[in-house]
Amino acid sequence: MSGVGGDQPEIDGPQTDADDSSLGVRARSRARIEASIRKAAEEVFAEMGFEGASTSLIAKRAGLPKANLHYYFKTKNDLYQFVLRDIIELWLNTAQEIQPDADPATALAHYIGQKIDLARDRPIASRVFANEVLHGAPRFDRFMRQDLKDWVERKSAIIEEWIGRGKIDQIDPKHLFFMIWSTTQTYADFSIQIAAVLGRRELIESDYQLAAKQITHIILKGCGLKAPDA
Amino acid sequence: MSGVGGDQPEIDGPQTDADDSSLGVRARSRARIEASIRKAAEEVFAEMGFEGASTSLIAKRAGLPKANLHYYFKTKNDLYQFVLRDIIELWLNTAQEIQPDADPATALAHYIGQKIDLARDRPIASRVFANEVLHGAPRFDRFMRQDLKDWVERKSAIIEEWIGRGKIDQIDPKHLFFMIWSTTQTYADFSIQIAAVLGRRELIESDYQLAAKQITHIILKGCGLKAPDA
DNA sequence: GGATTGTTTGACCGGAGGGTTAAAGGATCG
DNA sequence: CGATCCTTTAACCCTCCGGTCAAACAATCC
Repeated sequence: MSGVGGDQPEIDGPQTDADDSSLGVRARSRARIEASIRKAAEEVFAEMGFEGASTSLIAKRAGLPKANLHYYFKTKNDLYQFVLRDIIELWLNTAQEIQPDADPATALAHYIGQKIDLARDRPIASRVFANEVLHGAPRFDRFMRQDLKDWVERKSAIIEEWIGRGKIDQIDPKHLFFMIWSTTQTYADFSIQIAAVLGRRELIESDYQLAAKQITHIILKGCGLKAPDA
Repeated sequence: MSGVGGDQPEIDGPQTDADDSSLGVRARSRARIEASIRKAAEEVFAEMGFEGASTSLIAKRAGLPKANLHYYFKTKNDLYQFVLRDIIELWLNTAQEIQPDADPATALAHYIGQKIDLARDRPIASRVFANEVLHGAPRFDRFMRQDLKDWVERKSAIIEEWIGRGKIDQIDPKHLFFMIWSTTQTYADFSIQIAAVLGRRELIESDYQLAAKQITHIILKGCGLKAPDA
């Protein structure tokens, strides 16, 4: 039906994002269309929120009639979930360097850098996520109460271990994550505000660089760490 | 018309919030009704965003028919501006302790504490603000490009002065403000996420206390400051 | 008290939005 | 080629929404 409900196995094969070859004409066109819908939907959801987004506007931006969009995604909610799933991936695939035997300063600096990169490269995805959480995460509960909670607990345990070994000040790891998330994502979610204060129309590369540098500096120093060699 | 357009002088008198006496029956009831509308509107705007909010739901929550709400506020946009104005006040009235001859550690600690208090006491207002900025601040530009920018420049100049006198590390003041804003407001805007990760239904007093303590600790230490005596 | 002005409310309007239908147009496979 | 399945699209339906209206009601002023 919707091609996304997950109840029928997707065509398998190499999982790289641009594997057009070795698929039939239809599968190929479906993949292209779904991608363009996703892009349009992400933009519109980010700009107007779930309620404000209209499927007809998404369809128009994706370059197809509304009825056709509803052929690929039965409901606006289905489409929204599809967009969210992608964004959740981004989230959970960060902080891989935070490992028990890593150097805390290096690992945290890397994580902060990664998060700032995301804010710069995928601000729209970040805004859809922020919007969802801001409005009470009604379509999102399981992710936060399970996947994300587990993620934080795993990573926090590592930081506790660092603390136990005296490699880092005694801080609360969870609140440290809240701090890193907020300081970095603010450059995506509230970039309009930051740009306005900086007197720009939009943020430029050096803004992100300075942000990453200063956030890293303050958080590392604040946790009793020295800047990594890199 | 709307009683809020500002084109007719409000009844003057003491400006405390609860000055019901010494007003006619009408002015008193108008004040009460506007307050209840504001509260309802703030909630609904925070929950659903501007587009998602319906005037009939706001009216219902305020306990009056929709047509009556439209008697007090001609359009949804008018009502929204009314709500936003209140929230902007909150913003600009913070950080009064950041003054040239104040002790940086004390002043920053106080500011952070004040911001966390706001996150705890007025999370709904904070969310309306966040939502507006998140969606490009279409109804908000002047505030950010003028009032807020000026505010930041004034406060940043003070911090520059601190730096010049060697009272604090050489950091970028504006990005320091972005850091303080984001770390504190995240406890209002994304409290659902934080609560979920902490395994709670909602944040409790000790969460805010720990947050304030740790944010203050990390930022002060990160800026080369010692915790204030207080 | 009577005129005037401010307030309340149910009914109404035009428009937009999410979603459906049905019929036509292509691809695929035997 | 013909049957089957997938895809496209205009037209349609129903609900909800922001906003208006007009008539009733209440406070205020002379």
